[in-house]
Amino acid sequence: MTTANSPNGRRLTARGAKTRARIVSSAADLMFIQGVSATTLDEVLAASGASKSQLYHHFNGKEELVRAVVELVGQRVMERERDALGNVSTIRGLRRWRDALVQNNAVRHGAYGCALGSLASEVSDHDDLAREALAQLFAEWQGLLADVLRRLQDTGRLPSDASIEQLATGLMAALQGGYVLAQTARDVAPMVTSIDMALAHIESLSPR
Amino acid sequence: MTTANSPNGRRLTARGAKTRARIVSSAADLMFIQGVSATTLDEVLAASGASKSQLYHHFNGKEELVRAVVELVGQRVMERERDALGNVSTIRGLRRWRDALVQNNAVRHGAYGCALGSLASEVSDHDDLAREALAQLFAEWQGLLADVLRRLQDTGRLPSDASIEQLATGLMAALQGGYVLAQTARDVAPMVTSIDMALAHIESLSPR
DNA sequence: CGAGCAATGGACCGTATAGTCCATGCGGAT
DNA sequence: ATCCGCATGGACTATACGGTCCATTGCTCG
Repeated sequence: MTTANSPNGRRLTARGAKTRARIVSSAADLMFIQGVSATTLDEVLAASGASKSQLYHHFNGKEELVRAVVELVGQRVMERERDALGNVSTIRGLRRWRDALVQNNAVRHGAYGCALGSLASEVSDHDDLAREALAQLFAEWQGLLADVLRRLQDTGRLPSDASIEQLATGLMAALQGGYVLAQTARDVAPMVTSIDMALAHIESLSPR
Repeated sequence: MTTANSPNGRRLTARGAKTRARIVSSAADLMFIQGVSATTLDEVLAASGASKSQLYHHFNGKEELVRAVVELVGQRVMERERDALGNVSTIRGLRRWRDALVQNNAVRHGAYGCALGSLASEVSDHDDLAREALAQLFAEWQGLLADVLRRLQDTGRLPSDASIEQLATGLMAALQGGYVLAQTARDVAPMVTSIDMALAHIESLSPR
């Protein structure tokens, strides 16, 4: 599973790799703000300072570019979340994690939603490969949450018979649902409420 | 707040109203399946058997058509939800409501997501009017849930100090998040889990 | 029953956009 | 040093798509 997959098994020089990365990064930024279908290849080229032949040298077309964007955004989000969740082992830690996400989203009043979630709902019904990659990313993200919950369990803050995977799914859904409602209302309040409810539920399972 | 708003205050005959309705209904169906931006006006015309001049006779352009679609889908969803939730006053009733939504979504393996939620994430960042209409619809839907919770409260199945509005927000978010995860995984299981968790939380608040 | 406006058909247009092509530059391996 | 293939510039193309226009039909109201 190499990071950079050119259309065919062509070699890739350092220069080419840089250009490719610039294109994908610009595309990711534009697509986050404008949406995938509203972002044109010409805009991507203008933003990245690349030429058409450069784009088509590295990608077969827009669909493949979108897949590269999914991969990049996935890396970005997962890195952020690994940092944010890697050492969390308390409910309070989860609340701080939530605060960071909310604050991040508050600066744009909820607009654009979750970087992964928005991509997912725009792309899932059109491109099965991209959909599968996004499902995999959600699973990994949810895995990080499950790890946190398992740590809670290990320190006796969650009963040993609690279904970690289900709780992680519920927490992930609360997060994604919170993003959708915040995006529509242009107000992060529902996002806070929704994650809070999931965390309160997890907390309520605590023995004693 | 009349149902049919032509571009200007023009008169509208029964024949015209029917054509308009046919166009909006076809557009709603196509946009649910293909997404808003992937649906072309020509497709809408072909599906509804209308001509271009008919479309532009009733709408100023695609944006206004999309707004009419939001309105129609909103009516459809709200009617369905009023029927489904209007008489519910138990947790078991909420579970049946959840089952109906899940079953409905299971026949397409989660594809297309929530009729309102998908519209919301595709349109919210592009069209402020449509976004506001969708926010209003979510609020109404959430209001129906709040009504159910209030009935639970009235029959002593929820403590009187429970925050009905927050619980309704959390339930709504769990539903929307469940739709997103189900759409991405092409599997309704996360939707079941997520709503279940919200309902379990509400149930756990029950006195005794 | 006639005037006038809604309704319709459908050709037509401008442009935005994905995608193609070919000539040229550059860099690393031998 | 040289050669091959990656890398690049950018003009060019085809077409899909939103939107315009005008002639014609037919309904409704006075």
